[in-house]
Amino acid sequence: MADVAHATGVSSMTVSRAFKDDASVSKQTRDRIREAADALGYVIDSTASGLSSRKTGFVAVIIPSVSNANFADTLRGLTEGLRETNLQILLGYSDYDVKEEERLVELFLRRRPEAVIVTGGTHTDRCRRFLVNAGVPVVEMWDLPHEPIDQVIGFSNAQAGRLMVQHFVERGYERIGFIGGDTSRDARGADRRAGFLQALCDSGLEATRLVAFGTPPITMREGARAMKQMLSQWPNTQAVMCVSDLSAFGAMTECQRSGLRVPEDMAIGGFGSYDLSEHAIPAITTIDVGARNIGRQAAMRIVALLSSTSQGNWEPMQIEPELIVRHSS
Amino acid sequence: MADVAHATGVSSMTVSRAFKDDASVSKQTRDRIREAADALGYVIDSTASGLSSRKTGFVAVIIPSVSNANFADTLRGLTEGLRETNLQILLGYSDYDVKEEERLVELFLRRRPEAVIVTGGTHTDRCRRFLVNAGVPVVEMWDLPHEPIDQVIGFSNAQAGRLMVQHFVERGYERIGFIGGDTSRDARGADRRAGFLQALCDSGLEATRLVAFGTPPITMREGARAMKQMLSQWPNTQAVMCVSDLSAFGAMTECQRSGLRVPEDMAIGGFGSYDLSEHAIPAITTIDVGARNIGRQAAMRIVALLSSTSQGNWEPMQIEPELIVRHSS
DNA sequence: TTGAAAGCGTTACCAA
DNA sequence: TTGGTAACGCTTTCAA
Repeated sequence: MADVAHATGVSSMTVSRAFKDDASVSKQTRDRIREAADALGYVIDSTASGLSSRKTGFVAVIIPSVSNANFADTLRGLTEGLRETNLQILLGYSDYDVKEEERLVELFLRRRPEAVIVTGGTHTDRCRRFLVNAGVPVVEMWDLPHEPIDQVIGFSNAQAGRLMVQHFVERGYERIGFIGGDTSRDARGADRRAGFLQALCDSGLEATRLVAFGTPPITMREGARAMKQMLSQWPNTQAVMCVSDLSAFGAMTECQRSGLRVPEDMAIGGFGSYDLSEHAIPAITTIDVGARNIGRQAAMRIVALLSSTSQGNWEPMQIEPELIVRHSS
Repeated sequence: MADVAHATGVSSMTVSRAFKDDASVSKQTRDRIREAADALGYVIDSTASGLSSRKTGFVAVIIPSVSNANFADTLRGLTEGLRETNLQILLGYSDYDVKEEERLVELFLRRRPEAVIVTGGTHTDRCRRFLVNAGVPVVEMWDLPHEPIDQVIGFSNAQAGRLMVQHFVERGYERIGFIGGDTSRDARGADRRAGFLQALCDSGLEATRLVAFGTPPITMREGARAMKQMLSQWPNTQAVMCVSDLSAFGAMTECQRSGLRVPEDMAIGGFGSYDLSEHAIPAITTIDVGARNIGRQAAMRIVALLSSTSQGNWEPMQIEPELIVRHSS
């Protein structure tokens, strides 16, 4: 920076200002400075400016997985929402593991982010302590935690399970099953299952047809194998909700390989509103939670919190899951 | 840090060392320091340490999209490869836009990353200048650029196109088409198409059945619409290569809706070895480039370059695309 | 609109 | 194994 200042015949202070959009520098000097910088190949050092100004421009974001279209959409919404600000995303994925989440939170906090966004409301104790003491806004998304740390942009996963049961019941199905992964790791999947079970009970239906197969997030293959198990254990099942559209697609292909017609012999519902479920034949009934919108809302709230002087108490934003009925059910 | 030093009765220098793994501090003092830090809620500030040590621990990574399973896999490979190092990924996605890539590179360079990884060999002039002058290792992956900036971990997209043609020809197909997006933005897709065309010419076959539909990356829907167009324009087409598995799946569903049997009436090939193409019915013939491995290799090379004293000239690493034959062709 | 001086929180370097 | 001192490259603050 001193070099650029020298080359332009101004002080380094002026150079610094020339790189801040709002600062008061005459347009003429600013242009001269920028030119000189380009010629010298000078790029401003955010490490130093961050240290000095105590604003790193980072927003730490932790999602369970990037290989999941839903979280990828949320990330897209976040990126869009932060686009016009000078905030940059520091992304990590936890592989659906709270211990890994803790590791990432600790790592990211060292970078002094101006906000932290995590997925879900389930954390290790140590992680929660980190987040509480972070001293910056924290957003928990994709869930409605009982004891929120700070901000919440989410929906009820149990409600998603209930919605699908309600739909099946309206269609007249009575022997209804659920396919998901081993329940320990994926708290949101477990919530969907819990809502599913409760809704069955509320409807006075038998709630025993549960297949848990594979480590969350379960794949198409695991969905297929789970359906195989469902069919052998409870052959007269009429409808199955799957914890995600991917497993629903796998389950459907298994039915088709077994010569079952969907939905005549077996109705199928998924979750997540993937492109796939729209284009599969038959198209798969699913639940849309507006993943991209969740990201956008989280970004908007962060921006609002960081700019407003009044750090007023914001209410949790509750998003309504929406059932999308398609031919598979 | 001064607080922690005070609380422990040592100098801040010792506290600093207690947080570096290799440093020489007696185990006893280190434990005391860590304890005190935990109690005080102290988290080390990488911004300051980065400034002082000139090591930020960042690796800037730019991929076209996170919503693409292939790049998500590469990212996974990168993460795995950097896991045991103290390097952190600074991720950006360019939306298949070189101008956006330029913006990201400039932004990221301010963070003083220790290495930069970009996707493909096509950049704006200004972006290329940034990368050349970055003063850190640069990896171009997913392609074999004619004039590499520095390191290369990639494969020939043209070769991927040729492989599929070769396979179709062996199967006895003669009227072969290609479905992709508008060619301007996706250089790698365009390369695959170029290889496809060249292979057709080499085999003495007509190379006119080309449908370009939608902005890359094209979706299932666009694949379906492109197939519709293909069928109306060249109804006697026997086989179609699609620029990706997603579009291949869309194209296949279009055939099925039109009452065509796959592969008897229309053979289909994709690219990318998505889970989907394995589980679709029929399963889709595709090309695997080992996306995750590309990431892992890129990570390994970065680590090697950053640790070795001999910054010797490394050869481009050329990966061989592999044809995976399935029932759709 | 510009400049000078004093940090920001850490580590490199040298000394004990 | 530990401590003191001087940066690291910027921005804040105050003054002109």
